[in-house]
Amino acid sequence: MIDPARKPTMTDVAREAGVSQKTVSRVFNGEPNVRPHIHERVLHTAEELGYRRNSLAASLTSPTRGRTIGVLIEDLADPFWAAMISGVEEQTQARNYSLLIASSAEDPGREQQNLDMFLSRQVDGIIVVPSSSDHAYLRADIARGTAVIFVDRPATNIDVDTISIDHFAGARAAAQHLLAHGHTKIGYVGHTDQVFTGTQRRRGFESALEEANIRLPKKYLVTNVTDALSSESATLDLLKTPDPPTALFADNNRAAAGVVRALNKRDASHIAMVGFDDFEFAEMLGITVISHDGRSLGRSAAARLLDRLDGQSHEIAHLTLPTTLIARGSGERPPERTDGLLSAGVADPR
Amino acid sequence: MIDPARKPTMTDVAREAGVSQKTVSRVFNGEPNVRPHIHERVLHTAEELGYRRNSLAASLTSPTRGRTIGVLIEDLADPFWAAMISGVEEQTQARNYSLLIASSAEDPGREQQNLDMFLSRQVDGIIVVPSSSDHAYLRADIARGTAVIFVDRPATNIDVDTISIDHFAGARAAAQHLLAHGHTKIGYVGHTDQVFTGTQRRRGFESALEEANIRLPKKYLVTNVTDALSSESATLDLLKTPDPPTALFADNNRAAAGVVRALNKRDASHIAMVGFDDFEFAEMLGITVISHDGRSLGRSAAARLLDRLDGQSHEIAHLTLPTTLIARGSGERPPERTDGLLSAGVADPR
DNA sequence: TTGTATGCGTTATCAA
DNA sequence: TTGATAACGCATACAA
Repeated sequence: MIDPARKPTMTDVAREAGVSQKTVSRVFNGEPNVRPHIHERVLHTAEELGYRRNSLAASLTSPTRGRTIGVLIEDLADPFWAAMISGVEEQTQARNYSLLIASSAEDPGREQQNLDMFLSRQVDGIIVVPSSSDHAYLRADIARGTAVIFVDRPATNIDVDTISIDHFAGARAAAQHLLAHGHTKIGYVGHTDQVFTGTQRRRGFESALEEANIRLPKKYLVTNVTDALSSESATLDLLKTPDPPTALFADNNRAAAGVVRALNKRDASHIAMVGFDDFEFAEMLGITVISHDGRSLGRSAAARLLDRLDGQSHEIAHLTLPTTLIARGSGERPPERTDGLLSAGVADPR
Repeated sequence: MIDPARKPTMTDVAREAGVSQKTVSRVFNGEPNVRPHIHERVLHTAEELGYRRNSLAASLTSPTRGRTIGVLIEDLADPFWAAMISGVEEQTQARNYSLLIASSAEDPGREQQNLDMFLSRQVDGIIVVPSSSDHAYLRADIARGTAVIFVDRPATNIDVDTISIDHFAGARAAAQHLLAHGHTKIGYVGHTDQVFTGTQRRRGFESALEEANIRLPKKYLVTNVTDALSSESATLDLLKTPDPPTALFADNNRAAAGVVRALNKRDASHIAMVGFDDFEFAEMLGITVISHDGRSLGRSAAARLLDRLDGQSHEIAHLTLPTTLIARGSGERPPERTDGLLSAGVADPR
């Protein structure tokens, strides 16, 4: 009899079934050369004993990979990253990989710590949304076969696959959309320059304006917005100034939420706006947005990583996913003259 | 010289450093009895070789646990579950556990398949939002020390820890709130009865009405709503009937989104509503909701699980987390007479 | 303070 | 078709 608190092993099953341990191994690996009645007997005693294969021990013997992917993002609660993980999982589940996840909270220390953890757990590949600024410590691991793909931000000091949505083109499209609707006074509410994606978006925005030969007053560029609250107050401040913009571009969804609230509070629904990032209620609120799909980002990242693990690719790739502008009304309002002849406070009744 | 594509092992480090493998092991485990200069030499050559500890191999030698928790939910992209995972991760990261995640897509087959995967990877504990209806297959593993906690729905055929928000009390509070504001004709829009949480919520709702001696016409109970779209059309249908409700309770956030859209379309903003589940724009839209925090649910679930693993608890517990009603306007509108003397279509101007 | 021998649960090799 | 034996990378027990 076996200790009931101990997990049964192949050896236990072998003993009970009266075969060698290797035969049990063959059965559980679907290897040939086991006679049907032995095969069945093994499965039966395994079932009886409540045997489970220890895949950690299995992956210790080298050629078999552990089939595990590690995913590191900044914030698991963020719906966009949650969607990305969901896309990753769709792929890994389909291709029989397990998923290890961790969050960095944008702390470089925690980032490295978690990646170290992944590596010590022998992951086959890593998907990372980086926050640190030096990834040289991954070089040796990559050389030894660990696949790595960076999402949304470039890697520094190493040359690896990268995938990102097209922040530049998306923001550019937003600005062009507002320009096409006659706006020339367009305010920008968003990220600080510290954030890579924020910079990309701001540059895209600016490139469209430059192309149209429009130079904006400095005050139209509000770039220290970190949450909906600061966005709201910054927007309110901007609207109070003498020559306010007739349109606003919010470079992320927290900023957009603040802008929408500010416009609401001031009954300033004549002011056009476009947001970056779609969100659940944007449709109902009639907010025009630059939409991009976290799920397909995750799907693509995982697909690329797993293809590399399958040896299907060897060159480094830098992939970009397109964005879509979804017009819902808020971005299509024409500029209203603000020269004082018209009452500036009149809200669009619908 | 070592094969550059092979991961260096403790033995490699030992050879290079001119010590025994055991000494290297001591260094990496912080064990005493290593002379400082040896300690340093080992660390140095390890660094030089790019050595990483293989924690899978380490956890093979029994007494040390693998320090891994598996989390299975239905949909990783759902913001509520994402928040829960985030709460779990907060705990596991703090207590030095890794996180394996998978989704079941509410498919019982995938549920068991993923839990089997967790167990074969020797997880110490499992947090599961179940969708299947028989969990007897976990019994042996629980008996052998794997900790398990079920979230939001009870386990069947096994006796394990359970944690859930108080669906019954939350829905009851919503109904009581509407009753307190004078409503007697309250419609219910939500889940099918197949879903445990849906049933709990409906019962809570009904208990409040029964207590107030109110019997609702059957048509007020709309329970086959699975997404925002079906909720919207069901709500529109309900409002078209001769004697429509003056208030609505949406038992989940997809249902709430549909209800809000329907009220918007019909300019029926005089109709009161309360939703279950808070969401990002509920505040801006002035929607009164029963709020509950996914993050703290995850935190509590993980804390309970890890405490059990630490041997701090042995009895089975069934925990319940409270909900909060957040009044934002939509739930505080008084009932409007619908006897035909007043124009039913008049919308509240604000 | 350090090292040797052995075992963890599995797979690989090679012989029977 | 089967089975003995030796790895895998590390930790435990015990000896030196």
